[in-house]
Amino acid sequence: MESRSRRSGYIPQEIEPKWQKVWAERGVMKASDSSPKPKFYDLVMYPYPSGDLTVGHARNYVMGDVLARMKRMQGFEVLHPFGWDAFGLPAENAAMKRGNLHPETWTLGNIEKGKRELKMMGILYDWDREVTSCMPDYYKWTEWLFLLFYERGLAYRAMAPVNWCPVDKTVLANEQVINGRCWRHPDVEVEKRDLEQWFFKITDYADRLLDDLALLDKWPNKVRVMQTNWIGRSHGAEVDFPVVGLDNETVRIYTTRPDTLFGATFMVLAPEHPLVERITTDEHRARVKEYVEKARKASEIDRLSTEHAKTGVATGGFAVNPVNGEEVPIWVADYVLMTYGTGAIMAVPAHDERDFEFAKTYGLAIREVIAPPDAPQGDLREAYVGPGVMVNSGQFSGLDAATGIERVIAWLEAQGKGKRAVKYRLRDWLISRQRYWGCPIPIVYCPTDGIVPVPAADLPVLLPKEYKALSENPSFFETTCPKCGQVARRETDTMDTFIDSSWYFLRYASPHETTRPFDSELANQWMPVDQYTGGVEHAILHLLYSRFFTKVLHDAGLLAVSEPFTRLFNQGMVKRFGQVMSKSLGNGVSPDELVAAQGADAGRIYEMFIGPPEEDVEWTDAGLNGVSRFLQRVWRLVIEPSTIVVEGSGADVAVLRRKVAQTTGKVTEHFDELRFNTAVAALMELANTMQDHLQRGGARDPEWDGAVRTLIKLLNPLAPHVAEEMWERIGGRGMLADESWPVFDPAAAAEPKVTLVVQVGGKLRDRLTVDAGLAEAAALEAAMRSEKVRAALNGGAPSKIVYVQDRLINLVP
RNA sequence: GUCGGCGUGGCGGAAUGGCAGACGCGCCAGCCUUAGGAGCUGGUGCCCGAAAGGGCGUGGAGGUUCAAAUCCUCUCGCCGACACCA
Repeated sequence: MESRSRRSGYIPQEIEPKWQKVWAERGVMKASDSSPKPKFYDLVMYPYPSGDLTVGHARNYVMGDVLARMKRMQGFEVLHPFGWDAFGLPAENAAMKRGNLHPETWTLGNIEKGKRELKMMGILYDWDREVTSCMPDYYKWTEWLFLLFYERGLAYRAMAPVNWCPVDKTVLANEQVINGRCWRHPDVEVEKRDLEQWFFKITDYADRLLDDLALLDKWPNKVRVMQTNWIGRSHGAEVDFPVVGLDNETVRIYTTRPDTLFGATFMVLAPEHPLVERITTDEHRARVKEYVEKARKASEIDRLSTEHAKTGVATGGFAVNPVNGEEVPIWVADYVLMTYGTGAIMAVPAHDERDFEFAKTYGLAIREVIAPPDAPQGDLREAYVGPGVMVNSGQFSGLDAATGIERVIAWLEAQGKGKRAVKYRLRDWLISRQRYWGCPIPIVYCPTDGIVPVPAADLPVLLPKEYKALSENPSFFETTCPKCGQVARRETDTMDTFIDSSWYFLRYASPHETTRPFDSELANQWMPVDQYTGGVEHAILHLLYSRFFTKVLHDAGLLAVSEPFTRLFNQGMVKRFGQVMSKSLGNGVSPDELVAAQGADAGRIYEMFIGPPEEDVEWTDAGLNGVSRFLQRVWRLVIEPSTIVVEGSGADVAVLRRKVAQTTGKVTEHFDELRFNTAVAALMELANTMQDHLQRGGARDPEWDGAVRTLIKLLNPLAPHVAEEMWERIGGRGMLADESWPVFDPAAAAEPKVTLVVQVGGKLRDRLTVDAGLAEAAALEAAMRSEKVRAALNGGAPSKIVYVQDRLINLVP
């Protein structure tokens, strides 16, 4: 990055602060709640205020700003708000590193810094609507929403295995466990403990979250696939296997392949399965106990190791296969998870890879019950999981496996031995965090009344000013029961910060509302978000949770929409020297550096031109110089046309007029499709044409001024400071931001002459300049006049002619 | 392992069935300049050729089509997500 004097009069450092001040004073991006215009809600994911804003992070904010500025000029009432995901761990880390620094001080300081940097990039927001999730006027309503979920039966308390640091004697959030070790004690392994935790019942919404993905046709397919996989709905059956020797005791399993029931040669229980103890026989008890204890203690380190060989142990117990009465041994193995399905499986080694591996390891029976279409049965070298015909399956033998699934389920249901079942990979959302810097959970534990929600009128439960674990702060947790007035204890866990971010986009509709989280009427007016821009790292968590919240609020009658984000876009990251730009890595370019060197406008255009918006891109100073040159050139064209040498004559106003119209169409379309890189390219082409026009002596053409005005307007969303300045200098009235966006005129853009490509047998042989809209017969005649074409045809006549008007004619010999 | 995505000049990339390489960077030549990391003009996919011209060309191999970077099949390479979910 360097700074140097310019020959032209374009000095961004002088004009940029000037216009930023004007926009702020005139409230250019203020959204009106009572506008007759159509609305456009343009949202970028609100960031964590890390104090590390680089021009890399600014890229998606520039995208949002470009769209907001164009939509505004197009006559939309644009809502373009900003806020801060201000609760969270890094604030506590920073506070801890810096001794006496309070997380709030650090957070609010970073917010001020970030705001200044966004403003100096020329990015406009309606700052009157700013939300900050760590402020009581915001988190009061996060607490309120918790109570709403609680009332609706969607918040519950349950035992859950959590991460426990034996040195700190505290629970750790998943994010605080690094490679199975405590983040503060890299030599201490985290233990598993069962503790009471709060959950949100997102699984109640699994079907709707999955099915409604089909409505999100303007979301990247990738994100929809990821959410589909995350929810992981599967269809199958639960089947009861009576335990031999234990009256009325059955092991219930879940399977997606009821058609392979006859191939079940053993069963496997998860180590945590409640029946393990009763099923285990005395002679196996010691070994089972040892295995179960080892499995339960298995640290994250072991869990993370991929491809570890399957282990397990026999219980000595047997169960009866309900379809054929066969007795099969029951094993315990940690490859079966207590948290999915019923925590128990029937093992069909012939047709399941995991069961196959286990059977091979322990020498268990393998029986084929699905015959592959064109392959012989016999010694299986691996599990066969493909389609086929049922064999060795009693009355079901001969059925196609797909049909068999349905028939077996019907039979099980008729016999009362099983039933159809749907399972999900999605688990309920554990929202308790043992952290100070988060939103308090508004619950009181009373010795008499048990779990008592804090009455809405008593909200917010304020986070104490003193930075100290809530569970060690009696002035916080000592309270009285809202019901009976007895001494009681407050919940000392705080909420996962993903809850804060699951509804912030609704708060923007009525950020100063004091009686409820948001004004439903205003929320309904602005929602859904028309364009949501943010990183793909939130493809699952934030976006799934926000969809969940929206559906709950819809069901509660507070919100008309049931999906929050109409169109989603995931921008790529900006790298420098091969790594993602960041202050801590030392490869970041700060907005201050950028503005001092080439100006915010050059930086903005560069970030849009650097590559496709969804791709990761590499920042280079040379590339930045290129767009800086482009702006210098535009400046000279508009402000100092006399500095451009006139070398000739023959400027064609028709060419200029068409180019202006074509560029208007391209830029508008590309902005709408967020294809900023090609929009910039189109503007560069227009500038090139205009420069050519000047050099041919066209400066006094009546078309020239119109071309200049259109160029400035089309450039405005990308480089608003220089655009405003040029607009003012050419005598434009008022602010450019208040001007209307140029309208595409297809007739004006139409070329009267086109290049017709002539192919012979699909190979390019000549190019002809012809009138647009030429009929096939005339085109053929013109093509046949070409010597090159005649030579390629070898004097013969074409046997077939393919004519695409205004594009090509293909003569097939 | 499963699922998804991507492979185009020296580089970033354009073109989504119809002129491959728009636009920019870099590079080469020239002009201008006291000077150039400024500006302007022209050139710049590869190969053969002095040129005219010709041939080849979108990771590789096949296929569909009058026509393929684009659609299909296989394959190689890179990247991402989930990773024992029965």
